[in-house]
Amino acid sequence: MARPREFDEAVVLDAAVQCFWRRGFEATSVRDLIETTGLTGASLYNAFGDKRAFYRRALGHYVEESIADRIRRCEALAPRAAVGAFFAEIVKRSLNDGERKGCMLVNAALELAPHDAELRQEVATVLDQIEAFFLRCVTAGQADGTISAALPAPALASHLLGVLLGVRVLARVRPEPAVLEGVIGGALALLDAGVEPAA
Amino acid sequence: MARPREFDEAVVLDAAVQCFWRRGFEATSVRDLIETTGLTGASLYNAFGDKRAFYRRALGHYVEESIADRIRRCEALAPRAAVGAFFAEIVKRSLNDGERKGCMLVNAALELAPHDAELRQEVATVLDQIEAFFLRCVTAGQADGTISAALPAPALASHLLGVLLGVRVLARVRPEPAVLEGVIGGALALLDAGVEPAA
DNA sequence: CGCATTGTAGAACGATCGAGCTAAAATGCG
DNA sequence: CGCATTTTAGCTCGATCGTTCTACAATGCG
Repeated sequence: MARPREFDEAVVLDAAVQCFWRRGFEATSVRDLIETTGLTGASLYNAFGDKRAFYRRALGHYVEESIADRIRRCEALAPRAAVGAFFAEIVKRSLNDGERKGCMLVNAALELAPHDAELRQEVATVLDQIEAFFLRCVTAGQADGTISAALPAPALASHLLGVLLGVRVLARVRPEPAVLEGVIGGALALLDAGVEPAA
Repeated sequence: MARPREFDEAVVLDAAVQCFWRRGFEATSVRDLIETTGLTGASLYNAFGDKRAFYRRALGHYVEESIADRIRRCEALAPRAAVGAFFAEIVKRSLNDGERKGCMLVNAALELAPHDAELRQEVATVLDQIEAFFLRCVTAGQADGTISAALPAPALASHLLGVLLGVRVLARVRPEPAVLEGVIGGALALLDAGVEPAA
């Protein structure tokens, strides 16, 4: 019917994620986005709406590519191993994060979610999904005896979510292996309390 | 020797903290600061330097008034009670935080610390002080038997710091008592593991 | 008092912000 | 081919950004 687009939406979103991830929403200008994505202002506004809508698209793209994908990969493992692998990947990513970008979702949770009800709902939904992943792991692990049942599964899942967020913050200020592993080690010790006392 | 100031520096810093705390650095304009503090642009720049320097002064003021003061108050208690009181106060503050301002230090850690080496150093120093407070509590508690010695004191202290940061993030998105207490409950269970088995 | 010094007042600066406009280019359909 | 529709290109807009300037007010010291 009309002129076709000259850009690949996924590529453009990847570039937008890099911008917003690195500098956040406020500190990223539309001109930054134009330069990094390669498309013009008119194309950007025509295809994605305004800056905020573009950010939401980029955040959704990040969540799907980074977080949801990680959950999918870890969910293939045994319950206790899934949690361990999840956090191991977080530590590895954080230590290799030379730009200290952290997690774009956590960044959004602090910069935008408090002032933007819609975005807060979207962030909360993703946090719910992460917590649900932890809950599935803990419940299954408690059932097969590989995870301690000293605490109720929902409390353990919330604790894991909290530790995850804490690590993501700490890594942007002090990305040192000892500290990050100390934080996570506590949570894992909680999962293993009373389990495998000599293994 | 010259004309005296018409403003109280502490009052002005309180007002600046409110601005920067609520909206962050980038989203706060110098005009916002002028309106809220009541002083003119010339006075602001004359007394504090540029916007970034003003932010650093405000953050320092916040840390002293809010964080350092809390540590001082909790440090008067017995080790295990000090940790409990610290987190109880965090939960209470988070649940009463209708504006979802969170913790200004955590906000700074995510918005500015990654890109600003000086500020990152200042934030890291404060995080160190918080961790040191936890470490003093844990060490003393392990010595008098009120805190579990299942994990080394430094690891427990790091874990507590991580949980604190996680709670501060989570509270800005989902400030629900059950979630926050679930996160913290895990950490406290770790302190109590094996201690007071029937008390 | 009068001079030096500092603070206050408010307009003004250039730069940059997000967003919109106009006109040209590229397609499918008739 | 030519009409309808969409994308692209780049200029432009008014608003706002952080910062500075000039003029004036208030003090201590001589």
